[in-house]
Amino acid sequence: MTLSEEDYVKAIYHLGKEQSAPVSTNAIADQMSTKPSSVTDMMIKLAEKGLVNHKKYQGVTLTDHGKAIALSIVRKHRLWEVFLVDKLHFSWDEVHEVAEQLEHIKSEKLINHLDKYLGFPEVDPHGDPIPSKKGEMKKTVKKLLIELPAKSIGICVGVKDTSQAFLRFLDKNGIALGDTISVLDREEFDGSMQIAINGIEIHISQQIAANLFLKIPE
Amino acid sequence: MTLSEEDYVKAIYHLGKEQSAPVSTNAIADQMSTKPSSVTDMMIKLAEKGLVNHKKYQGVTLTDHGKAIALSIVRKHRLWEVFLVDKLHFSWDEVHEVAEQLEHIKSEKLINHLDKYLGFPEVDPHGDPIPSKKGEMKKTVKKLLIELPAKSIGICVGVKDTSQAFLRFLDKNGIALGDTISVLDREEFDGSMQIAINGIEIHISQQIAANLFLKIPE
DNA sequence: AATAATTTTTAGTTAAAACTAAATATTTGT
DNA sequence: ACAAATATTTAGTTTTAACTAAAAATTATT
Ligand SMILES: [Mn+2]
Ligand SMILES: [Mn+2]
Ligand SMILES: [Mn+2]
Ligand SMILES: [Mn+2]
Repeated sequence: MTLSEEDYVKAIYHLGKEQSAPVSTNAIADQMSTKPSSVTDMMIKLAEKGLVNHKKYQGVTLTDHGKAIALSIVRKHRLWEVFLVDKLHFSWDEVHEVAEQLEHIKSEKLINHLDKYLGFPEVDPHGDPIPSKKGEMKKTVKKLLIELPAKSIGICVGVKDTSQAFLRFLDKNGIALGDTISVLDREEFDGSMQIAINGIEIHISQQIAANLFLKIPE
Repeated sequence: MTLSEEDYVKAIYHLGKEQSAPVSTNAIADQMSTKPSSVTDMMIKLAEKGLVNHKKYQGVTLTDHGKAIALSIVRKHRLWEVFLVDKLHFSWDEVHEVAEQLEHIKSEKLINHLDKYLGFPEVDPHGDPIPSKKGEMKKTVKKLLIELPAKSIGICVGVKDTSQAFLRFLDKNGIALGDTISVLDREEFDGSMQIAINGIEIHISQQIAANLFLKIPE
């Protein structure tokens, strides 16, 4: 597997897990910041290698083999993110670019020792679950803050948008994973909300509420 | 800088530090397991980039810029080796292949945080000095065991051969960096020696003695 | 000094991964 | 249902980093 092939397989995995439909050529091109014609070339190659199912003009889906590879890359990406934050004291908005490189290092032993060294973490710094050696992953039952009615309460467990801009906004406003958030009031007109976070009241826009995942207690 | 360019620059650095003469095309091809014609192509490219001085048929030397890049790669390689041994409990004969990949990760912040996290080590697991951020490196005054006369004493500080075979031999015979070695007797006929290592007497062949570096106390 | 051996470079190919422009298929709107 | 818009593929080109085979330069040997 080349670095480029790995990035394509990972992109298809991330795009595909949202819907059940096949992933379109243009969607992949967007995600990878490349041209659709380059994507078609790569899809033909990945199909020949048995990593994707490709029907002309119908998009692609990952084969079981392709999905296993995608999960192993996601595993490596997220474990390295934990390393960068927990051990090297990077902030959560700085880790993505470096993990994007580290995820391609080839060594079974390295990644399994790293996993142990980090204490077998279950989620990365953005609250995303880390696949096991065998590709199993805990499905977290989480909801976007914007979907919650007034008076509800939850624990912040992840972010949808992982851009530096958003993560820094959260840091600035004292919102971190693990914090308890309660919805005090919803403004249906613009989707904004009044919330309490660790006891402090703040007002947040729809944009923010649409990108914060909460775990809701039973 | 591409991964391939970095590996070439590093190879030229390692080949060049032994002698004062320029490094030959064939020597580079050997080191890189590639063909001389491929080396010539790359040397022309590196010369255009200002990393090497290249006179046709006369070999190459690194420019100051090229040397600085080589040292930064060596720094990364050796720091990652320390990480693998100290933190992930790899043995010193397993780290090279993985460090060969990790040395190409691009992030100033990553390598400087790693340096701090490891406690600013001065040598790697094979006793080789780690260049500073600015490319400065402690020159260790070390001698090969084979050069020492009978009755002399020294501390094992490095290995010349870093092959798995040799490193495992040392492990098996209880020879590690930091150990005190005294030469009890030399057999000039075959170059073998009787030595005491941490009090225990053993007999070693010329091959072994020619690949162990010792620091000699004043 | 001339020839032989070795080293290095040049010329021409190949494969991976990107691109542009053009052709073809699918989807959408009337 | 048909034309227009959009999505996808094909064809042909570029760049990087290899390769082989042949030519040229250097070094060694007689
Ligand atoms: Mn990547
Ligand atoms: Mn993440
Ligand atoms: Mn390398
Ligand atoms: Mn080393």
